[in-house]
Amino acid sequence: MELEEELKMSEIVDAHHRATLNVIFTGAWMSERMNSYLKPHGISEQQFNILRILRGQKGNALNLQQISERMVHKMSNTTRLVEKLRLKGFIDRQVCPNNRRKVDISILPLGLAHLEKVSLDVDKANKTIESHLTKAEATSLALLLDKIRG
Amino acid sequence: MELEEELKMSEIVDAHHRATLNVIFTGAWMSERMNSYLKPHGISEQQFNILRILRGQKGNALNLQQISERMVHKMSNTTRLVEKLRLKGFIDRQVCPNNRRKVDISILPLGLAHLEKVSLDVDKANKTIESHLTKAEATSLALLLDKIRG
DNA sequence: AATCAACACTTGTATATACAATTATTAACA
DNA sequence: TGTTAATAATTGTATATACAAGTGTTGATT
Repeated sequence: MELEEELKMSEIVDAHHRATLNVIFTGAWMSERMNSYLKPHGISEQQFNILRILRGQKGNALNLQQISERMVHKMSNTTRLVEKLRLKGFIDRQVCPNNRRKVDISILPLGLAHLEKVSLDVDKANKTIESHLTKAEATSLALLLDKIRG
Repeated sequence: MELEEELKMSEIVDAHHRATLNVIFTGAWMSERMNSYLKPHGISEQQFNILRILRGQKGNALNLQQISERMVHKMSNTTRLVEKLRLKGFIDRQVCPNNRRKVDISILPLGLAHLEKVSLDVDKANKTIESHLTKAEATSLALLLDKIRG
């Protein structure tokens, strides 16, 4: 649906301004969808994100700073998000022996299993959304988004 | 910058998945930029959004529900956001005399003046960002985003 | 007219982000 | 070696979203 219609906008805006608003709006729209699919599984989008980041390390640990760098919201509080995942038994948290300022985080089998279960639903949801774009369009969209960030 | 590089991603994802992640990431990136430009002016992105929505009504009032419908986050708490704007003297809040369940909100001269002052900075920021895309690219991006929402 | 449902908004709670201040540990170096 | 600076994480506070429950008002039905 057109952005103007969706937000009942009355003011006319130029192409660049429209793109900016649309990026913000569609990002939030997508994020809300993602969260709604994750909610029944008891984790938030950012917690899911952390689990995915850790899985990508194939068993190796990452410290909090390295996790933060890989997240959508760099300023979010990784300490507290990680603590929630730890309480659920999804990750392990060990003070780094070489440098006791650092904390090594790694995903546990329970976390991997949960991630796999959740991913099934998320993938299903993504497929529905993405059926609106051809592969070429998806590629083109990603390119334009990379470009807008400079 | 490429998304993979920006998030230090190691896993390879398909074009559709990449587009989805990129929409969420770039939306958050843009939103954070917007907020950083607004912060010195003492308002948040969503408060700014409400002021713009009200200005678009050219003097007419909107009730809370109508404002909510026009916002990026429909489930956000418009009552509390509006109250903050009222405390700053930017908007007027009147219980609707025809239907006392409704509350009419309209922008005050102080709000209009503030919006104008803030807009100068926001526009400047937008111009910098948007200089990365041609007008045709911006149009194409907005179209793809409309399409992804179905 | 009295009752009940729908409506519009408000309030409470959990979660999350942004940012600043603080703590603990390590590195630098005079 | 002792002091200071830098680093990594934690904690505190303000703000915002999501969602559910609650309040007051109006409309509908009998």
